[in-house]
Amino acid sequence: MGPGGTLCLQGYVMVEIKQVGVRNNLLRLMSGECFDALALDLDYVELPRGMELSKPDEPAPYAYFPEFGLASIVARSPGGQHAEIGLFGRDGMTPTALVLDAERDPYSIFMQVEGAGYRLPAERLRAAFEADRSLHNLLARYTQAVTVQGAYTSLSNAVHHIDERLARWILMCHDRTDGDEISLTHEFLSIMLAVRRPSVTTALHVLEGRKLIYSERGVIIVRDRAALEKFAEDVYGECEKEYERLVGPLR
Amino acid sequence: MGPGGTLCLQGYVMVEIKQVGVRNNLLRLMSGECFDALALDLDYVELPRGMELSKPDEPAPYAYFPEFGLASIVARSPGGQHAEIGLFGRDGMTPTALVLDAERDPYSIFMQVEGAGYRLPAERLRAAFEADRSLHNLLARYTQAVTVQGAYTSLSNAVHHIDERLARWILMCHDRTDGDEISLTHEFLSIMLAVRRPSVTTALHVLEGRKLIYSERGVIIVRDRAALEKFAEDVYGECEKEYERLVGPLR
DNA sequence: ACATATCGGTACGGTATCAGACAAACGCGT
DNA sequence: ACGCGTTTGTCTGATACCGTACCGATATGT
Repeated sequence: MGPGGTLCLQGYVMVEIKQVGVRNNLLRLMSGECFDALALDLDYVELPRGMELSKPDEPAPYAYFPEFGLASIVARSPGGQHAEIGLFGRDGMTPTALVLDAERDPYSIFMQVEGAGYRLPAERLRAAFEADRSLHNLLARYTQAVTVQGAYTSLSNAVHHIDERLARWILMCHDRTDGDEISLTHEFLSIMLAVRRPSVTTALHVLEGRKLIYSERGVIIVRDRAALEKFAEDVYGECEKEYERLVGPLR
Repeated sequence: MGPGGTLCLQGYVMVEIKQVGVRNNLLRLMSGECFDALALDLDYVELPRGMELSKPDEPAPYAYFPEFGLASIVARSPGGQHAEIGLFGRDGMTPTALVLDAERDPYSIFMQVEGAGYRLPAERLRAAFEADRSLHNLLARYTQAVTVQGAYTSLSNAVHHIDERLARWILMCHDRTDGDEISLTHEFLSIMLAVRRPSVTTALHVLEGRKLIYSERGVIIVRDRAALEKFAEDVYGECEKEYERLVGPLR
């Protein structure tokens, strides 16, 4: 029997967790010894839509490493305005504030597409990377990747049109999920992009008219990924390159 | 003679650098031993307007800790669009990529308001924080502060009007400089805010009409800081709070 | 003082997006 | 099959901002 911790699903089943069977990039990329040490405290948990992985200005009790599903990082203004500044799934983890010795951050981080993943007590993770520089460096490089994602979101919010931003967003989701279907309402998308809901509807029509996607009630289906990338030329790609340089293959 | 390194100005004058005489927040906040060790390699250099402290996708040879002046962090899209994602002066340093084990980042970081500051070889800084966790943690918390600044810039770009964003930007400059005057052309501001140059002109007129600032050729003068903060209510303040929590007093 | 470059103010038409309302379509439970 | 809540499509008018152009005002150098 190789090394590995236990997996507790709904408190009943207990099986070994093997690093090779894991989908989360960060868990896969850490050293075997490091993984084995963490695995003792890793729990596999469901991550239903809307679940808050981290609340604004509160220290997160757990760190999460999604295996499936998508989480959004959203900033809010005092007056209640909000915008998504980042997005992650099995490519990432939360909270990066932990990595930066910040305890907490002002964002709301919640599941946007339901999934599941590994969780462990935040203090446990901190102890692990304080004892292992290579783990800390891996998480730090991921933190840089998220920061760069936020920077390009910022640029995009400032200068690009809604349909391009929507295309970028669909591509980012597609990178982090398995099939070509993404289940989301226009309402939800409008919050992510910080635009009106009807603006999402018309932007989706543009993409659909160009045969880049299919759009159905509650679902967006990627139809022609290459063409979608072409459409989003100026708005998609930079931070993905940066992720691949810093962490590893994204898809 | 107390501890401290040497200061080389234009290669002629050599004097001791004392931590208590330093303005840069990060240099002041690190431990005395840590400062003394770094001081051996710190050079005081002029930072003229336009000087690039870090070029996109190139490892920066030096780390800079400004004492005076302001630097901008700007992201560019492949098509040449650009937007400022952050701003620092004596409150910060560059490059934060170093702190995150990333070697380089995709931003252009350059002086916007001329000044001066301390510089030391990037590798020297890396060695220092690898040997001293408290230094690493300080720089990491600053990195978090910069990231949060970028996040709120992103939110702001998405949802706020130009005059509010301009007010925010003036406040951020004011926080980081000494008097009430900020020397900048409309052209330059338009690049920072990612808007047309005439939009800056009219936005300045709005702020001037409300008696929040004076605007003259090449200069903006803060006239009523409190009222300016009031005007920028929803757009200014969050990331400043975060900086003060993570690092220390900003002004 | 004059030429020259830079900077700032203004104007015009065009358009992306907003705010709000309403109606059609869909899907689920009974 | 029916009813109802959710989701999506569409409309109308308003507006913030854009692209571009042009001209006046201010600095700079000789």
